[in-house]
Amino acid sequence: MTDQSPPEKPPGTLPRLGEVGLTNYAPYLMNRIMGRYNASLRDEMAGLGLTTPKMRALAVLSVIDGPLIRELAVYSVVEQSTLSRALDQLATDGLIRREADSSDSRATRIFITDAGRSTFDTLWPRMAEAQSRMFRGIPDDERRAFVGTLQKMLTNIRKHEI
Amino acid sequence: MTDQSPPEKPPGTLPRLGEVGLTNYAPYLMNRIMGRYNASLRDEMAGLGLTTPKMRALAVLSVIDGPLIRELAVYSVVEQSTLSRALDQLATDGLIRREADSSDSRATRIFITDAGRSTFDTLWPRMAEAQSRMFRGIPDDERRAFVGTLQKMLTNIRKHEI
DNA sequence: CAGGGATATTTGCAAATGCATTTAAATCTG
DNA sequence: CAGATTTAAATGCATTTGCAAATATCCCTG
Repeated sequence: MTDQSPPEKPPGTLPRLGEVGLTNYAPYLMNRIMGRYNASLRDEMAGLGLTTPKMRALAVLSVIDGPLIRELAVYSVVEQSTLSRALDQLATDGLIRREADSSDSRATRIFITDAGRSTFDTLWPRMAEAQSRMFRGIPDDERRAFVGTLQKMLTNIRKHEI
Repeated sequence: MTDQSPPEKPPGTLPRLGEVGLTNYAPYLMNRIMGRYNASLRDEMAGLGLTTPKMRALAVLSVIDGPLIRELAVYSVVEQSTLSRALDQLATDGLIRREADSSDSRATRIFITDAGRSTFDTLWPRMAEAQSRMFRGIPDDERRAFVGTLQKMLTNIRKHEI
């Protein structure tokens, strides 16, 4: 892939992907990087009996206590129906606990168990490693600016979300 | 989610995800943003008879001409077996063409057809829109710096890739 | 407060996915 | 150069996925 020229701007015309260049189109880069990140964790997860949805749910639950399932679905970026089944498995394995919401009997709140926390603690160092591999050679202030931009982007896409 | 303090650094201890905060952990933010981006394109893709793997393959093929299937798999971030089947469908629909490599008869090179290019051209404005939604309110120089960091990250993860 | 939406979650089902294997061809090695 | 090894792509198969529908409950409106 050889494309580093800045995007031209012929007024009124949308530049094509070929003109922008794959590697100047942010979503492409992000998908590619995240594909690699997710792949790099798959083996470790498999060893712990986790899939990506199960791992994501545990990760969120290690931070957010007792969310509703639909909230957990948004935070963990997993389809609700997929999450529902992932939670079945996590509950069977004793890593989470479903608890009926006190004020709304349709709703279920999810809590991570000690076993779940300890499973996630086993995985977390690999996740931290994977992150620092991604940022290898990138100075701290650049990394901070990058994360700051990501946070703005999350706010943008969140407009019609939680 | 309320966490904006910078990561502390107790020497020798890895801070937990709960301490870092979900929204300071870059891979989480990126997965969340890309989840939304991909979802935002799903309807448009469905209307064109495309799935994510098919769309990604077309996108890459609109830029890179005649890659091997395994190369296309890397560029489009799709499992080789998944891609193989996606290509079956794209070929059936006349959007791509398989062509035996001239010097290696195991290998197949993939070419986008005019119909494929025109299908992708229908989709591309939505992809561009989705991108600009992501970057709404983010100044140009910040966006450029962000993409620059992404490119460095891609180089990092690429070490053992194409 | 009855009836008609909304909302939370689960489930049926067809399609998509990914691992492992197969097939075929190229390359290496003694 | 024969046999073993690696590589490219396709395929068998069990699992996972996600859409749509079902179920259960809640909330709003007249």
